[in-house]
Amino acid sequence: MAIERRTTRQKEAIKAVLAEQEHPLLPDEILTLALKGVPSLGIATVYRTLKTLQEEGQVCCVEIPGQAPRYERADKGHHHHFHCRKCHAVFDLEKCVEGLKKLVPAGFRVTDHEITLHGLCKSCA
Amino acid sequence: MAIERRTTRQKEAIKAVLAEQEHPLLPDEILTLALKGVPSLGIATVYRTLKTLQEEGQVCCVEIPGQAPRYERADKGHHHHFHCRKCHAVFDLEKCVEGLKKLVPAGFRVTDHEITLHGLCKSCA
DNA sequence: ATGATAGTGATTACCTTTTATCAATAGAGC
DNA sequence: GCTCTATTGATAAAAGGTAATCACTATCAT
Repeated sequence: MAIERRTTRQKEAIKAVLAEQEHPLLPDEILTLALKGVPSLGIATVYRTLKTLQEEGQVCCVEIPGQAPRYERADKGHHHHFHCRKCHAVFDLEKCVEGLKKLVPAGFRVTDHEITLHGLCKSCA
Repeated sequence: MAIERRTTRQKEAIKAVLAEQEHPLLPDEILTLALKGVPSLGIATVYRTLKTLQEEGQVCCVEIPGQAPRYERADKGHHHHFHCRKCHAVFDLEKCVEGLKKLVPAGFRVTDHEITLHGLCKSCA
């Protein structure tokens, strides 16, 4: 049988952090923010919960080249990210671009893509 | 004074490998290929040489999200990459797309960008 | 309220990639 | 050929991120 899932303060706190943040977070950032709700929270629980939430489809992983994986809510729809070269914050972008599939040679099949813009964010520019 | 640079069989072999390959390579792949020219070559020398070549501007680093850094010649001009989800090979793409700078909110400055397409390559499709 | 057990937290272990170490090797000017 | 020393190669070990361990805690059906 499938394992029983319990509602815990830890998991709720982590979900709350991801719900209120509009940009992807590092596990360590999630820990810091969620500690305000659950002061005893440990990093192991953050990793475990992120894994569970990913399997449940509630959270997805955002990989910026050269950076550790970040996590964000899965209900935001297709979008890409901006990475600030100075403060290393990552922001969500609104739209996507056209014509990506035309870039590949014949015979290749594109299933998905990632676009990462780098530069200076509003605060750092 | 600047340190004296010597021409070594190792460095030449690594440069030759990068010269003849049309797609970015992992350090370990470079080692395997360069061993044909210099059988005594060690992985430490590959990392050292890649670092030197990067500083000299001859080689650049290609980062695919979730993958270890790959390296390719720096003289290929602006392009992006296709990553096969099955065999994990990485291919160079010819062109870029328009309208990327329009994706960011006002106040943000874009300096560069990366586009990675994922899917199945010609052999795996 | 109680008991079975899923979940937690501190820590250790792990894994992969990359760098440091250091004695030995081998370019390059004389 | 002979030095001088940049470079090498085998190895150890760091670094960074993530997972395993295990005794303890807390959830939830009864």
